[in-house]
Amino acid sequence: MATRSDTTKCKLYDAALSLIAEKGFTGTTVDEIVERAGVAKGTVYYHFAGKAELVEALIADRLTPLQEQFRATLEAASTPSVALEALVRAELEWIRDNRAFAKMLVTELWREERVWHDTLFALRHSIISYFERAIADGIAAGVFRSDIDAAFAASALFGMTVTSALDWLVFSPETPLDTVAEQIRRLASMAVASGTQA
Amino acid sequence: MATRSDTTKCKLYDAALSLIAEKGFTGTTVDEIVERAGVAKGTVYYHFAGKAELVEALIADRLTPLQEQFRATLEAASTPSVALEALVRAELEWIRDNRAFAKMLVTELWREERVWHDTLFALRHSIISYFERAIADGIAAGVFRSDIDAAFAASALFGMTVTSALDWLVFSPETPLDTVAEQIRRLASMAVASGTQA
Amino acid sequence: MATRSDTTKCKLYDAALSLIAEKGFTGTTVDEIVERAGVAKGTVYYHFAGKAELVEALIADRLTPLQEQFRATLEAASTPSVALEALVRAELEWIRDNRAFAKMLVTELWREERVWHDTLFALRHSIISYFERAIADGIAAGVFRSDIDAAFAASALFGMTVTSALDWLVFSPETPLDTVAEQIRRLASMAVASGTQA
Amino acid sequence: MATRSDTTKCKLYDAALSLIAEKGFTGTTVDEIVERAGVAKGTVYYHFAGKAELVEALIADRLTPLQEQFRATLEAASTPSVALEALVRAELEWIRDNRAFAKMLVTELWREERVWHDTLFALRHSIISYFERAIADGIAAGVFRSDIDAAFAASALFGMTVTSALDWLVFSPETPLDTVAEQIRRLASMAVASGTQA
DNA sequence: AATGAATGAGACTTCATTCAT
DNA sequence: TATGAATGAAGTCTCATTCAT
Repeated sequence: MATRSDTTKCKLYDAALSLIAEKGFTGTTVDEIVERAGVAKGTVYYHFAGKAELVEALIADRLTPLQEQFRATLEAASTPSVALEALVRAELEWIRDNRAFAKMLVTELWREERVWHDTLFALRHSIISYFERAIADGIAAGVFRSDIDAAFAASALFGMTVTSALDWLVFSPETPLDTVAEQIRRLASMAVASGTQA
Repeated sequence: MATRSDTTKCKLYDAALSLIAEKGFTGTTVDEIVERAGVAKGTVYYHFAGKAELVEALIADRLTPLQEQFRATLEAASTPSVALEALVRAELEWIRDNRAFAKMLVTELWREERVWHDTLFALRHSIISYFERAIADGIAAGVFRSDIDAAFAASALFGMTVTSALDWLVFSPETPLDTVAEQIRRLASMAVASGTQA
Repeated sequence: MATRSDTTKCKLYDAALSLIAEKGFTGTTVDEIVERAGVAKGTVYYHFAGKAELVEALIADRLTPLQEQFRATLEAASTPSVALEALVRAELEWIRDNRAFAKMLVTELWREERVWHDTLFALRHSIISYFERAIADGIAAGVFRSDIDAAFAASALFGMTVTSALDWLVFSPETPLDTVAEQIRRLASMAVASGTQA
Repeated sequence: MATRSDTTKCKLYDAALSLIAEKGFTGTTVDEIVERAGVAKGTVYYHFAGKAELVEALIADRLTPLQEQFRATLEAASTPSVALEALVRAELEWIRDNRAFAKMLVTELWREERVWHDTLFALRHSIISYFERAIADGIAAGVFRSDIDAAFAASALFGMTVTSALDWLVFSPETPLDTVAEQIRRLASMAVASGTQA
């Protein structure tokens, strides 16, 4: 019985993801993908309509566990502050463990002509909405300042975390995750905390 | 004095930049560039080693005014808080006016095989260092909290501003720059402000 | 068993060889080769790394029968004198039947940047070594003069035969091979014959 | 006053010759020639109709001293045997001192499509005719065997000497010219000597 | 379910030549 | 006499996709 990671599709996903992280979508050829996956070229076109659709499916495939991780994180949190901190931490951990995916997210997100552009944006929106919920909750509870827009702040915090995480992984991967998380926590939690004035 | 060579190069820079803004680097062909520039195809290869080197030169060419803008912004600011706010605003304005460039910065920054990778990284580092200086000044002056790392915070704020700016331009370009700047200012200035505790 | 791949390669070899015979390597385009072979352009690049590698493979492909011809010629000869004469004749026949190849051998042999340079040199060395063996045998048997260097003489005789053969084919192709062979035989066999003094 | 070697044409000749010897006619670009010559690209087209005509003129320029050398060699020789030996030696010396030219002679001689093909062939014929004269003289004098064709033998000896010389310069340049000349002399003089039978 | 040879549109690049200065 | 920017035809090569097996 074939385990999930042995299936042809999954081998193609892994190969495509690691290659696209290294060289980008356009920079990665179908030849390279099938070679790394250890299958023949036609196999891609047997399973998918094309290269772009393979990536689209790959994104969808990796999306569910990510969503679940964020959902669970948000549910487990007792307060908006704790939630925000936990979400940042969850994002950092996810980026650390799915660096290839994260890199792809950042570098391919703004390529509007891509077939899977919508899928990628939906993923991003989904993640941001968890941040937004925590921030909105905090504002409603009076612990976060009310003069910020929850959606804007969520997007900003998400972007800050992603870029910081990539910097971290590229320039100082030896720094423990805790240190990075703490730095972001200080910046982020203060940014939204109420009872202060700019 | 503008030589004929300089004129031609500039026409190629303008054509390439506007096209790359529309379609990305890989999506733009040399044929399109020379057609828009009104020169022959061989002209690109007379002046540059190839398409990538044209873009590299383009980046270098447009880099100086950008650096100057940030330098002047930092110098004109009376206090670290004002400086930080002005830098954010300068970054937003630059992204608005050089959207093609900004998009390229984000999408090509992590593509290590590109010939202009180093140039792009130097540009990014240069911009971030202005943020870092303002933050370090603020920490030294006691107006910014001392438990954050200036370099880390600079990179985080830069990333936050870039992603917010791209979101803005893509999803709600009708929002005035002032509104965006104000939102980021609130988040950013509070994040680093001293006299508060997370 | 001829696979589809082998068939295609052979069509490309035939097309390339006949064209290069007419117009030389640089003068022959990939477009012409694929047109004559009746395949699509991409097929060349599916089977070979490039135009030069196609020719390299072509050389290697046609090399074995040539080597075999020389080997058999040498083995069939009863004495060193007969062997030398037979080798000259074999070389002439081969040049007559593979004029394209022979021309390429002479014109591309000293072009060190070509990818097939090594293959071509190996071919030349292989042919010359047959001459060398016959001459060395003759010297050992006392029928060839002992004051000549077998390797040097082999290379000289080979060169003499090639240049004579090309002259023949270009300037007086109507001359029968026998006449040419007899002229060279007279020059060559006397040159190495013992019992005389310069 | 400009010496002969300082003239623009001569600088172009030297540059072109050394480059063509390295990389062949087609492999050498006009850009490379003018760079090595230290002049601008347009200069070539000011002095010559094109790249091929530059080479044609270069051949003609180097032809006269070569012809003179052979003429003097032949005139100075007292007997046909001495003449033949001296001609071989003259050819070796010339190849040693004009290696680039010699290489070009061998590699470009059979490219029939070249504009200067005729010029090159005339040069070759001119050299061979000196050999032919010496051999014909020897046959008439009864010192060379009468069953060989003087023209054929001349061409064969010339080819043998050229290929031996290139082998020598490429594979064992440390061998003194005298040793090479002596080996060829033994082969050549015996080949044509009368009073022997194949 | 999978293969891999074949395709061909379209990309990048080369380079001999022209010409205004 | 000399320059060098500009040209564009023609070349080599890439690669997503197709399809007979």
